[in-house]
Amino acid sequence: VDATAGELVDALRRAGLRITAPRRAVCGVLADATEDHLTPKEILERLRERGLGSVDPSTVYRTLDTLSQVGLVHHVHLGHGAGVVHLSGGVEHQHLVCEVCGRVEDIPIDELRPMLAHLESRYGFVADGLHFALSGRCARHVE
Amino acid sequence: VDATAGELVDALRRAGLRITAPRRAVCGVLADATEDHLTPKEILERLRERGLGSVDPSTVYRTLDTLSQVGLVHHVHLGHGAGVVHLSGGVEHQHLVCEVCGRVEDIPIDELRPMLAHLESRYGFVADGLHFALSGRCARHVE
DNA sequence: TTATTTGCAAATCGTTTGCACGACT
DNA sequence: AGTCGTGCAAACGATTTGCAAATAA
Repeated sequence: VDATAGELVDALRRAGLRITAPRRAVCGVLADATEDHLTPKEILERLRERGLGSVDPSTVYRTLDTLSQVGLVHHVHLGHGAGVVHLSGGVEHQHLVCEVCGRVEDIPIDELRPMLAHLESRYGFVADGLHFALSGRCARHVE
Repeated sequence: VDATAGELVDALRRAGLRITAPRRAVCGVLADATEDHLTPKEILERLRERGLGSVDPSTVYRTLDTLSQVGLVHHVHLGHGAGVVHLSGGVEHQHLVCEVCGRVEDIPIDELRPMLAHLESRYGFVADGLHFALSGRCARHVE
């Protein structure tokens, strides 16, 4: 969540991967982002803003994929649209997405512990609380 | 969940909508399906099996949309692939989708009540427990 | 050098849309 | 008759892929 571009790049290097300009660039964008959920499209835009418009969308996807495999980012679906990516390392959290306004609220995974424990003991199901968001209506948009 | 095609068609009529061959056909497929989650593609296949191959995909999407607006079906996302539809009317349930084998387990929404209540009191967030599934690993696929 | 990455273009998948024709009511 | 629904074809957004050229190691 507060990793520097350098730390990300180092992690890639440690994983035996090659350090290329596009990878540096994507790491830079992720590290510098103030929000913690970015779509590939948003990443592309920021690359363009930085004069790195030559990086291809497919390269961004591939880079995010790589970062994900190395465990540096998580891939999350907040709703119907594009997936988003966020840096790992903070407290694991679940996402509450308001289906009306689209606002995303992060809640610490601990709040869901009891339910997760229940699902596990009752159904043997271990939820990956991160990958899909919970959809519903936020306080401002309950009917 | 055990509605007959006729009941579905009647509900459409009651809603002031027109009864057409494609609509009858889709209702028939939904009513006759043994499983309770169908993708539009699966519906199309079954239409074809019934000699109704002339029904266009877009018509199926539009019909499902209509059924959804009338409240006869629910639209659910079980994972990355196509959305699925299922007849409303049974006990509301949440879906647990195994990200390894894809198996879907339905659990009564009541099992989640405490958590839903918690989210509501704590965040004012009213989850729509139906629209997105919980992803994770089923008993057979916990690492 | 040589295996890994890239850019590009094209393909894919699921879904939506514009439009003129056809058919419920 | 008049509106609503349909088929068709094309557009769509997000993502993936094949491949030859470029490049980090």
